Amino acid sequence: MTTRRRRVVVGLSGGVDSAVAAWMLKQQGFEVVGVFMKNWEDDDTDDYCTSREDLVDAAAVADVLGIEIETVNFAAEYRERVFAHFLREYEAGRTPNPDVLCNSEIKFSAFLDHALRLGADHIATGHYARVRRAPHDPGRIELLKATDATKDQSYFLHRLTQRQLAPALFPLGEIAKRDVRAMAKREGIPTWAKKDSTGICFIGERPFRDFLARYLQRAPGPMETTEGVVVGEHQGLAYYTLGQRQGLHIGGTRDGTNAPWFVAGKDMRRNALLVVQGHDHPRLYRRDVDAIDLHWIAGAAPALPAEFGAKTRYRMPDASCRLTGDAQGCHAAFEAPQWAPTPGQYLVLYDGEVCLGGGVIAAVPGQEATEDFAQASV
RNA sequence: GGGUCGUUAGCUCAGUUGGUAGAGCAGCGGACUUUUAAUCCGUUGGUCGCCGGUUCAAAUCCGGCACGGCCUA
Repeated sequence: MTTRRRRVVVGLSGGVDSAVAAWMLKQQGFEVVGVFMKNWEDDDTDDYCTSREDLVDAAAVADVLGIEIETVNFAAEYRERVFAHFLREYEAGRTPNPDVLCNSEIKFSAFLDHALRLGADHIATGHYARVRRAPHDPGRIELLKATDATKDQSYFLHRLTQRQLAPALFPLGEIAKRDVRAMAKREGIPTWAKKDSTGICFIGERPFRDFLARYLQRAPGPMETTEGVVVGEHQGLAYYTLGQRQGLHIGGTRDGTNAPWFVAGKDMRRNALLVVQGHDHPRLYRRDVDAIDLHWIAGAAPALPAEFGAKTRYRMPDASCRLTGDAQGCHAAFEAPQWAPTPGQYLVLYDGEVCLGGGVIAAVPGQEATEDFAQASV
């Protein structure tokens, strides 16, 4: 029997990262197959739809690398498993992070299954993250931060399971972004200078409030200060997130300072948006954060209480906290107050370089009602 | 009715001894960023309430009118 080369199916997005990941795997001797995913088709006629040119780019990359490429469409799965949840969360006044679910439900689920059907031994993406066998438990896979701390995307992968991580390869995990571009240029990969994609995965960047307004009804109401003074009108609580500054349209007020205004809370019952003045207003900080719907990459919760690093939003620096709790939920007591932790966002926990998992930030005390607000003595 | 203060960019205000206006916020654009934000950089706005007078020259001085706030018969 001849041992066939190990086959890896790479998600080719049309960007630089996945292209270089594919190139590296080919260099390492894998049989590489590229798959381009199209998971959003609500507005194919819009200007915002970059899917078409991304596919063209992905095909060009495959051509240069000399690999096969096929296209798959998981738009139905995306809508059911990611977007529906996304809208439900916004309707409830929370701020979801669809890309976390996009990984656990699409890239490492629908896409993974598809790859396995193609006979893949592995799947790979252009994520900046690392996986390894646990040093003292080789049967377990650990997710680690990327070496390039400025690009680390482990936050988005924290909901993956052992089964999902086992076949995963992240070739870029130990490479700096600038080196990725340098390699791409050297190898003649046509997208070497293409701007990094941002915005919601597969949907892209767009005027966010307008986008939401296509799915969520406007529901105007008052913007109030902590004293209950109305200083403006909001378009619907769903359109705002805690810590938001832009789009409030609050200019100078008679008794205010010259500082900008920020969203500090939502009162769903009264349909009122609570706003405070000044980036460092004490009402924007929270030392304690509760999270529910926990997921642990190891498959089980670590021994608690324990000291961990945690992020309350993507790209925030790790902040040390003491974690307590059980299977239902956890409580993070931070050493230093965190700025605008927001319900719906993920609390992702780290033990040094190891991403342990995380949970969804639950309602934050003092951010739901004016009464609580006035009485809170922070 | 009398007195008084005020009326300057979308909002809140600053404008020195008269020489054709500024700051913060908002807005807009960009950078950063595979969520949402934040942050950083840049930037558009004004016939200075209206009419008339003094002056070489008025947002700034004088008079009148309009509107608003306060005080008082």
